[in-house]
Amino acid sequence: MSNQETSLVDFADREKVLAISATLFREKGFERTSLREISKACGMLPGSLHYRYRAKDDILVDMMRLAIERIISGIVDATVSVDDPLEKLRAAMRAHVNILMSGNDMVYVLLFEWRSLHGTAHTQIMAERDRYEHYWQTILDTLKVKQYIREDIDINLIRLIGLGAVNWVATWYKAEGKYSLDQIGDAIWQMLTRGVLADEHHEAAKKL
Amino acid sequence: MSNQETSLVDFADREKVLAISATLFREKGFERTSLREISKACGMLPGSLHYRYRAKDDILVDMMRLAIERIISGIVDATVSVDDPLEKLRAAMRAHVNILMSGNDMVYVLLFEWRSLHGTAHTQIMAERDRYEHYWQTILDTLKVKQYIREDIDINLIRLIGLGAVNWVATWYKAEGKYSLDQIGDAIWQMLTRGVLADEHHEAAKKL
DNA sequence: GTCTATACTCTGATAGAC
DNA sequence: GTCTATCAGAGTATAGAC
Repeated sequence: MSNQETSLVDFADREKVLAISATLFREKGFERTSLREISKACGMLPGSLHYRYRAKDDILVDMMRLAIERIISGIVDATVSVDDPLEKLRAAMRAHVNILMSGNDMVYVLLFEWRSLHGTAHTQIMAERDRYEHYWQTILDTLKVKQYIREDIDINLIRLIGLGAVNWVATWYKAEGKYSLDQIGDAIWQMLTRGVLADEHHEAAKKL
Repeated sequence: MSNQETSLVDFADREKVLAISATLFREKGFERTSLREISKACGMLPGSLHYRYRAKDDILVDMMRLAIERIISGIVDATVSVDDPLEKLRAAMRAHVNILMSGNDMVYVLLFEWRSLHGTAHTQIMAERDRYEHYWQTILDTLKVKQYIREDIDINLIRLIGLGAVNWVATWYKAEGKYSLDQIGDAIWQMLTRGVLADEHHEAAKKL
C-alpha cells in the first residue's frame, strides 16, 4: 500500500491495463482479483505490472481518476448542446445510464468499489466524485431557477435520489432485457419529473 | 468453501455472532474481514468460530438468510395494517429506509455484498431476494389494479427504480444530516408518485 | 523495461488435546 | 464446546539479472 500523493500516471499502455483491470474488478470485485490475474490478463508478468503500479491500490486509484474524467466528459458532451432544461436532464440521465452500463467498466468500478479505497486515496476520489455530482447540481439548479421545479422540493435530494435510481440500474440491467438503456433513462427521468400517478390521483395527492 | 446445501444453522449465540460479523462486513467489506477479526470481536478464538461455521462463506449465507427474514417481516409489519394503497407504499418506503440504515447491518450486507457469494449460495440468496421484491410487487400491483397508476407505466420498472433510489440512500445518508430517515423515505415516495414538476410544467410535460 | 525468483505476511481451514 | 498449534496456499511486494 503506497498511498503516496499519487501523481499522474504515464506509460504507453496505461489505458489498456486499466481497461483490463476494470473488467476483472467489475466481474469479481477488487479484493477478489489478484495481481497475478491482472498481469496475466494483460499479457505481462507480475514484475512488469509492478513497474507500472507500485501497489495494487494505485491501480484502483488511477482507474477511478480516469473514470471520473470519462463520465464527466460523457455527460457534458451529451448535454451541452441541449437547451431545454427538462430535455437536458433527460439527456444527462440517458448518458449516465449508457456510460455506466455499456462500454466502460471503469465507471462501474468507480461507483461500486469505493469501499476498497484506503486513507487519503479515499478522500481524494470522493472529492472528485463530488465534482461529478456538482455538474448534476448545475442542471438541477437551472430547473429550479427557471421554476420548473416546485418550491417545496430540495434539489439536493432530487440529485441523490435520481442518481440512486440511475446507479442501481447496474445491479439489475440485462442487455437482453425488455428495455433499452435509453428507455430506462427516460423512465427514471419521467418518474422523477412527472411521477407515476394517474391524473385524478395526482390532483388528490397534492393535498396530502 | 463448503457450499453444501446449507441447512438451518442452530446454536445459542448465532444472532450475536451474525450481528458482530455484519457490523464488520459493513464497515470493511466481506473480503477484507478476516476470521480472526470476527472471532476476536466475538470474544472467542478462531477454532470456536469454526465450530459454528465450517467456512467463512457460510457466515455470509446464514447472515443473508436472517437479513431477508428481518426485512420482509419488517416491511410486512409496517404495512399490513395500512389500507390506503398510496399510504401503504409510503409506509413500505419508510420502513425499508429505516431498516436498512438503522439497527440492522445484516440488511446492508445483504444488499451490497451479494457479489461475494459463490456458486449455489449465490443463486439461493438471489431467489430469496426475489421473494422480498415480490412483496413490493404486490403493493404496486394493488396500486395499478385500483388505477392509481397511469396505464402507460410498467410497475416492474417502478419497483426497480424505487428500490434503487431507496437502497442508494445507504451510500450517502448521514445520521447528523438534514433529513430524518422518515423524511427521506417520504421524499422518495413523493417523487415516485407525484414527480417534482411545478403544476404548469406538469401539464405541459404530459405532451412530451 | 521486462523477466525470474523469492521474501514475507496473512489468509482460511484443520487436527487434536483438553 | 473451547482452545492451541499449525498447515498449505494465496496475497502483495521486492530484488536483481538481463
